[in-house]
Amino acid sequence: MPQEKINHSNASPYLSELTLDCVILSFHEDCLKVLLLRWKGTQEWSLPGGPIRRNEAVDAAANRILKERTGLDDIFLQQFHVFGEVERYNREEIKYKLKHLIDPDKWYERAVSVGYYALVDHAKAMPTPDPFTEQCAWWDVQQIPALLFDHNRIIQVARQALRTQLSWQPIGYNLLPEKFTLPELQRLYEAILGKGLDPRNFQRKMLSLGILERLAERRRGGAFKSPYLYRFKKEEYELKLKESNLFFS
Amino acid sequence: MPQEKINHSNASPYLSELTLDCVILSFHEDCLKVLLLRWKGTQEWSLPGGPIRRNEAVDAAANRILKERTGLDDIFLQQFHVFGEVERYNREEIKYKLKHLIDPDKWYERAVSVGYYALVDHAKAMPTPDPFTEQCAWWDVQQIPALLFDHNRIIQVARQALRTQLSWQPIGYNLLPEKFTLPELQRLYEAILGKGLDPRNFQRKMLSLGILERLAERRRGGAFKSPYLYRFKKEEYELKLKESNLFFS
DNA sequence: TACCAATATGTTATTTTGACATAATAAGGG
DNA sequence: CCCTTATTATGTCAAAATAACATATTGGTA
Repeated sequence: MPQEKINHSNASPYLSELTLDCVILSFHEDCLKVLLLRWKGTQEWSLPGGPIRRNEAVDAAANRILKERTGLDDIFLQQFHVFGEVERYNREEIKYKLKHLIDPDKWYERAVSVGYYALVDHAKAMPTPDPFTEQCAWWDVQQIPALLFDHNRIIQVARQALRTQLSWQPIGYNLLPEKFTLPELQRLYEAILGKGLDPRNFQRKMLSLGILERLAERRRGGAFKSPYLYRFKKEEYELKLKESNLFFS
Repeated sequence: MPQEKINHSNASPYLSELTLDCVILSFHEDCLKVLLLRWKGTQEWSLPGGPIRRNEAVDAAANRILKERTGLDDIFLQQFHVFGEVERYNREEIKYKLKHLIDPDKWYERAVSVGYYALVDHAKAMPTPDPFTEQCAWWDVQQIPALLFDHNRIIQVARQALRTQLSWQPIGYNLLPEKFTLPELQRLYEAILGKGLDPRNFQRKMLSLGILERLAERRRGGAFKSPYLYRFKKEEYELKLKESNLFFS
């Protein structure tokens, strides 16, 4: 979007009625983080997202935005909800807050948004602002400020969807570095679920999934007893993602 | 849509880039049925669906379509996927098949579709065609013909989503009449899952959910041993729908 | 070398699951 | 009226999964 102001007229190469928002999550210092953007000349933050090109699949647009904001490709990205209310947020308030950036005549008349969440490796992501923002940063999900649009709600729904997914699919492949320890994995699960887990039961359950491989290596350098490193067995992991629904024999 | 031909120009009171499709399911004679429409003057069938009004929430549009096609209100309706590919189907083939009904200049340039599935009581639904179709009928999901657009695929995705949901949420409230027998419920589950279940284990599991109430009444009239009637306990059922995610203590 | 803080691990009682077979009964036909 | 028949209702047991629980180990640090 090279224009100076946002333009969603029908001549635009972007769809004018449909946008998407990405809840990009990572895990760092035992906390779940979400990537937010600060709009130019303001203290207002929002989720990454934006318009979809007319010749671009919606999933492809989500991947493009993820790539633009983090530099990452080929990441776990999951459609989780369509936000389709007519008045999703206070339009006047937004116009006021962003009046130096948007042309009211060309602002969305109404936009439906497809929500995606992505799970990325904190160390590999390179937060990068977009043309309308001047800062791109990780925020602890526990400490998110009031965001623009309906983005606080979108994050809430994403986190609930993630918790639900966690209960019947493995998670962690993209959120953790290639090699990680079981306590790290456990803290990730605890951060997502928002509650503590028993390390003995957690280990038993995770190992019984058959998707983890224990390496000979241990993590050194941290104080105290050095933990084993593990790695996901990619094939078995993918398989679990696909099966993952059997409740009745 | 009172026009003679479909018109999706921008002056239209409908969104031009976003539509929805409804996979409306019912259960009859031990089979899962899906509601399909036959287009005027053709033998071509498709899912119910259509455009969204500019001043209408997407969920509201889904409810409206459900109401228009079945007469039913206040039904379980679940967003399950956004179909956002650029070329979702062979546009030329569709234009050819429906040339007497659509104006090629005003046909969608590109439309993203939100998929919903609904579960309705077969006996209560009144299948009703829309302005472009002349027949609305239930089809056995096992015997669906080649449909217009990408609707065969949409049904496949809906059924998978339903199976997944079934594995962690109760289902049946809207699919069955108020009073039903356990074998009926079991056959519903079998139809959705596509496999047989053990009646003893099924009964144990369903009753342990605490959402069923056994009535004093039994079903009479069918030959052979008369089964007990059950009813869902609405409050507990709704509660289960909401909780329904705990895999880790 | 003693201490500390995090890691690794095992047992048991309880609950849930899956596999399996038989008795009861309402309708219909002779 | 009784017998047949198709369907429903139900119980047991072994195996697996779960939840609750405590202690020994060890790498680094002081």
